[in-house]
Amino acid sequence: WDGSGGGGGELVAEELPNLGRVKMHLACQKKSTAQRTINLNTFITDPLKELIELYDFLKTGHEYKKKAHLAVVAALGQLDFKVTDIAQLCGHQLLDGQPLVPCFSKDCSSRRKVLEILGKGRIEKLDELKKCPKTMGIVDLAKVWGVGASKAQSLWHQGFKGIEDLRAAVAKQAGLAAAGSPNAGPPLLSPQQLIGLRHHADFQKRMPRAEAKAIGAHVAAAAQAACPGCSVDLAGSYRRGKADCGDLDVLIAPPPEYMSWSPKERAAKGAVRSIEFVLPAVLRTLHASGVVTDDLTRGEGRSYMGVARLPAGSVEGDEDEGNGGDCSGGEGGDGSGGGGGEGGGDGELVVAEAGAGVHPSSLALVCPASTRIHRRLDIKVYAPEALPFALLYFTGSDYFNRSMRWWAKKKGISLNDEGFFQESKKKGSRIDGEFHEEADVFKYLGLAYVAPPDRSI
DNA sequence: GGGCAGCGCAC
DNA sequence: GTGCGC
DNA sequence: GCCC
Repeated sequence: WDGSGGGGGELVAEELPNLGRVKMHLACQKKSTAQRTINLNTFITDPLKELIELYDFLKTGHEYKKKAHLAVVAALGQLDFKVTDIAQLCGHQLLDGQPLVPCFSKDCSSRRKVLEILGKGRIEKLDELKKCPKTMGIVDLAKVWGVGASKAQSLWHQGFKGIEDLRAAVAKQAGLAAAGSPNAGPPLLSPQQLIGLRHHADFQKRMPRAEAKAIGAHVAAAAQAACPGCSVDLAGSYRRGKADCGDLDVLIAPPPEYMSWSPKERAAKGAVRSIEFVLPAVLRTLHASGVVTDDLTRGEGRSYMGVARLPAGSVEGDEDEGNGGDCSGGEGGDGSGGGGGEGGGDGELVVAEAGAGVHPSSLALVCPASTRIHRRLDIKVYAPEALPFALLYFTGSDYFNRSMRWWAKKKGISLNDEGFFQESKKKGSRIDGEFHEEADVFKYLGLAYVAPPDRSI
C-alpha cells in the first residue's frame, strides 16, 4: 500500500476459473447504455419496467422478483442488436452465465415474458394487473412517500381507492382534530406520510441538475460553517451526470485532520466539537434560511432525510458544463460528455447568490424560480476514511452496486458504504488499507475504474 | 432450501 | 420486531 | 424470480 501505483494488497482478478471471462462482461465493468448505444430493445424492456413498478408496490416479499426483472432489463438494454428471436439470447456471451442475469436457455418466467412480447407484443400479466382496480389503487397509494406495500394494502382495505380519496379523508381528520373533536379517530397517516402526501405532486417531478447543484450549494455552505474544510459531495444521479435528478444526496465528511483534534482544538478552529454535531448544525442553518422545509427524520444522527426548496429568486443554471439549466426534463440523448473527464469538479460548490444576479432571461422563462418545487434531500455525514466507499455506494446505480457486490463476494469480501469487510460467520472485520478515493476501491477488487457517468446501468 | 446487502430511522 | 427508504 |  504505497499508493504510488504498484503495491501489493489488491486482489488478483483471475484466480478463479472462468471469472476472467465473467469479469469482462460484469455490469460494473462496462460503459452504461446511455453512453454507448441507444437501447434497441425498449419494446421489450419498457413493458418489463412497467411490471417491475407494479411488483414494487404490490406486496412485500416481491423484492427479488423485482430485482430479477431489473437484471433482465439491464442486460437487454445493452445488446447492440434488436431482439427478434429468443434464440439470440440463448448462450449469448453478454447474458449466459453472467451474474444476476437469468439464463434464457431454460424455461423461466423471464424467458416466457420475452417470448410473449416477441409473439403478441405485450405481456398478458401486465395488462391483467393494469385492469385490476385494486392493484392500481394500491399502486397509486404507495406513490406517497412513506407509504409502502403494507400501508397501501391496509389503506385500500379501509376503503381508499387512491391518493385523492386519502387526501380528502386526511383533510377531514385534520379539521376534526383541530376542532378538538373526539371522533377524529386514530391518525390515518404517520407524520412522515403526511409530509409525503402534502408534497406528493412535487415529489413525482424530477429536478434539473442545475437546481440540484444550487440546493447542494446551500448545504455546502452550511457544512463549511459547521466544519471548516469538510468535503461536500453531491452523489446519486447528479454525480453520474444525469440531466435531471429525482432527489439529491449530499455526503459530508470532515477533513482527515479533524479526527485527530481534541474537542477543544475543534472548537478553536470553528468546528463542531464532535462529528455527531455536524448534521444538527447543518440542519439548523438550513432550517433558518428556509431551504429545508420539512424533516422526514430528526437528523440527530449521521443520516438525514428531508425536504428542500430553493429560496425565491435563486439563480439557477450556473452549470459550468454548458448544457446546464435545461428544465425541459426530457429524457433523451443526455449530453454529459462521454469520457471520464469529470475531473475534480466535485465538491467545489458556489453558493447561489439569492437575488443578486440577473437571470438569463431565456432561462428564467423556462425555469422560473417562482416554481419553487419541493425536493427530496438526503444528507449523510461520514468519517473521512469511509468517504470513498460512501461516494461509490451513493453514486450507484443500484444495479451497478449489486454487480460490484457480487464480484466482491466472489472474493470473499463484502462491500458497503463504510468499507470492505471480511466475510465470516461473525460480522466480518473491516479490512483496512489506504483507500483514499474510489479508484482505490476498484483497484483492490481487481477491477478497472469506471467513471460515474458510466455507472448508470 | 438458502442466498440475493445490509443499514438507519420511525414507530 | 416491522415497515420503509435507501 | 432465479442461481447455486
